[in-house]
Amino acid sequence: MERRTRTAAQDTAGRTARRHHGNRHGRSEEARRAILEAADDLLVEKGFAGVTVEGIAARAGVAKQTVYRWWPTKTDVLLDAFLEDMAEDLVPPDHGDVARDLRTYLPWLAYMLSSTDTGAVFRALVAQTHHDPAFAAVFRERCLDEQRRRDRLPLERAVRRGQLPADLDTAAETDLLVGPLYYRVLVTGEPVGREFTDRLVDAFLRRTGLA
Amino acid sequence: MERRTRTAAQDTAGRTARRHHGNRHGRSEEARRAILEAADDLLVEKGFAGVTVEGIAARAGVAKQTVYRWWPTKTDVLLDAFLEDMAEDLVPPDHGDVARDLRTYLPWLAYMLSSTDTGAVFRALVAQTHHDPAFAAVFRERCLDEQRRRDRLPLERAVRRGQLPADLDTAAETDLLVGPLYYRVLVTGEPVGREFTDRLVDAFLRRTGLA
Amino acid sequence: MERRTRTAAQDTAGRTARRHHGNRHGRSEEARRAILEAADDLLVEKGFAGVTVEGIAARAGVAKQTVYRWWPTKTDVLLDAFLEDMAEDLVPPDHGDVARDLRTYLPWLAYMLSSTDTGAVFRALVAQTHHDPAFAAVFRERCLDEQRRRDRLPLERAVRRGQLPADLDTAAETDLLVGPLYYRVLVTGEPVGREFTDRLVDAFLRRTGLA
Amino acid sequence: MERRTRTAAQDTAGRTARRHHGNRHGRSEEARRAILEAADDLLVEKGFAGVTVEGIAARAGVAKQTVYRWWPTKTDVLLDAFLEDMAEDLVPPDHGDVARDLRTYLPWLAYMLSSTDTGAVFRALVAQTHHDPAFAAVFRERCLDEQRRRDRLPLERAVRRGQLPADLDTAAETDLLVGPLYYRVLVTGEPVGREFTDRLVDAFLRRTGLA
DNA sequence: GCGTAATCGAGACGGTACGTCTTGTCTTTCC
DNA sequence: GGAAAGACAAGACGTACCGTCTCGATTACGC
Repeated sequence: MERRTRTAAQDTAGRTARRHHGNRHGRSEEARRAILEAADDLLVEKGFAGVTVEGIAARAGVAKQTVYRWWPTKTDVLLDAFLEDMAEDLVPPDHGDVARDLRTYLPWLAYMLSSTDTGAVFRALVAQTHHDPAFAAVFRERCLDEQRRRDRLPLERAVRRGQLPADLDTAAETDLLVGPLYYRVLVTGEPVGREFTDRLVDAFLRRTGLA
Repeated sequence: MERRTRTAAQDTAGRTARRHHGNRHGRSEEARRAILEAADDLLVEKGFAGVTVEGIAARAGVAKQTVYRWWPTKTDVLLDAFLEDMAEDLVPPDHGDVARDLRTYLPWLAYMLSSTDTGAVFRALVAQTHHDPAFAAVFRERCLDEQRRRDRLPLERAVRRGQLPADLDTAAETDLLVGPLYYRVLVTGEPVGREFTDRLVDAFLRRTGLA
Repeated sequence: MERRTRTAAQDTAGRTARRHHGNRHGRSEEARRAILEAADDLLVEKGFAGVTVEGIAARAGVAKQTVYRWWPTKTDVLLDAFLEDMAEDLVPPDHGDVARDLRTYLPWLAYMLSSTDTGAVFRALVAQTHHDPAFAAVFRERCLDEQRRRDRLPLERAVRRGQLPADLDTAAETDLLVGPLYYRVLVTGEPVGREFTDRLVDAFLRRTGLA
Repeated sequence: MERRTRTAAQDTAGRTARRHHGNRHGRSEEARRAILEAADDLLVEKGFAGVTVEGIAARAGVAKQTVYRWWPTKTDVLLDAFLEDMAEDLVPPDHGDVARDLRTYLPWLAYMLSSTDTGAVFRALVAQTHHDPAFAAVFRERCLDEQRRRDRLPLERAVRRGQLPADLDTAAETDLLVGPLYYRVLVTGEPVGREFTDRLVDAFLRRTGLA
């Protein structure tokens, strides 16, 4: 979880490493970070069921009330924890060629989703959307829509470049490209190898006349 | 939940409506059915979080221990409830033509998964696999594998018929066909309309040379 | 049970009748009293078997956990409930004459033990010592020893007054005096009348040369 | 528990060591003995709370129903178990002299009640009378009255012999003699030594003019 | 010697209470 | 006014026994 300690508030002079016990000028950044780290540490260690507000507070060395003050549920904590990592980690590359972009990005996406801590949090959050419709809306707005926008980038850039026809339904085509990948990762649990992502890309290239 | 009351023990003469209290040679079918019905009634009414063993037992008019005697967790109850409905409901048709089969089955599958009580239970179970690895294995073995086998049927029958090449990787091709559909239903929550399933079928037919 | 409501926190100004929901520095006096009252109300109404932690909590309008937080078992609740009443109720009188003290105290003791709510709790607790050795130790230390000390008071005061020889084994003699009384109340259940307590006192006076 | 195996039905010929499975006319002596033994074995091993009908049946290798068929509660099982031992074990001796009888019997009674398995069962049963008034009546009728009758024997025999006045209230005097002993064993738990029983006897002899 | 009737084992059943756990709220005290 | 501490009401968890019941096997007696 060091990825977040990098962004820790260096406190304008390093002097404030000492314990914070509340003040009248805003919330404790220290507490915020500790909570987010505790949350996904717990997720990785003990699974979703092992994440409890009680446990997060205990591990973060924080009062339960401090968690409840800023997040309505443990799932929202996990969402915040995830959002800090996602944006930087799941960006498709831009080589100026849609085929190359896809052949690079799809395996990377599969790896991220299935084999990293970030992916574990993502899978847990997607799962939670099925158990809690209210969270589903929040999750889609704050996380999933952005991810889908990123997933569409290779195609949209290719359209702008003229590599693909201007009237291509990039949203639908993207779903055809990444859908089977998400399906394997999130539903069947089957491993997604190079040959599978290549098959996805090949099918796409063939039906758009690029191969 | 009437779909199960249909299969209620007809009692060889109607005389055996009398209460069963357990005996040496097997469990109470009455209790079993009441529990399964109570479980998915609760799921539909109050969502996954609203399903509790306590609630199931209370609604089924059954002792908690009777639930625990036969199912380790509430999720396993839901799985059994689901399995009773799934097999009969999610069978692809066989018109002797792969294109027609797919154009019939895919919209039906999308409808079942997204808009029926059976689908609600399925989505909850898939979600639960991400929160409980032990259940994931059970779910895949007892439910998902069978569903995937059914999903592959149209393609496999076409291969047998000679409509498709014998060396077609039906498993992978099926994932390309149904993956985007499951993705929309289970991840993005976006509606799956006719135009989307048609796009899936068209892409498949074109890449296999059938159109 | 009003004997305890009398001692209710007078709230330094009457303003604190408002509901207490716990805080950092100490437990809820309101909850404590409600639990003790509920416990011996239940004992009197339904007998020892009818006293359950569940029932105590329900009647006291308190969460089960609040009972378990402060008392390990229901028996310890009853013990605390009893201790609040015992001290004031079971004190032998001091008329400056051992004969008169005993003729007053023994019937009173017999009445208290056999015919009052306080006595019912006492009998239940003594009984419980035989079913639970750990409780037996606690009971003796926190309750019985004190009671025996009180029972010895008339004799000890007489010794101090010079009415009885200084080398009298007051502990053993007290057991001879009250033992038959407790025996009838706690073992045989036979009523203890005036003629029986008088016989006890007469026997004592004769063997100590006071009559 | 061998004391009971001695009285085991010798099977009219020794041939019936084979398993009994019930018959029309009468119960299984084998089951009856196994249940009684299991009950007081459990009491001695795990205390009263550790005695459950379930546990008795399991240890006796018997169906729960077989216990319930013949005894309404576990306490009644223990009572029966106790009655088989009591009569023979707690009989006061008859030396033709009340002083000698008492000096022999009282220490023996104290020992039996406080230090043997039989005594443990007795104490548990007395305790149970305070938790269950219905059982109290049964216990008094079937056990306690008989024990008190035995306790009175030395005095009654002395009256018959002319050693004690004919108008002596043997019942009350017996309570004065044994009451303190039961009190120590059943209430205070204090050990009852020779000096204490001697004090009891001395007091009795003095007040009846025998010493 | 055959049916009948009571007993036996086994164990599932509807329940109650257990003691533990987590949730989300509230209160107090310190900074 | 934020934070730590932690008591509180609520209620589900999974377990242990309760006492009832049904079942099929076993066995002694009486026709």
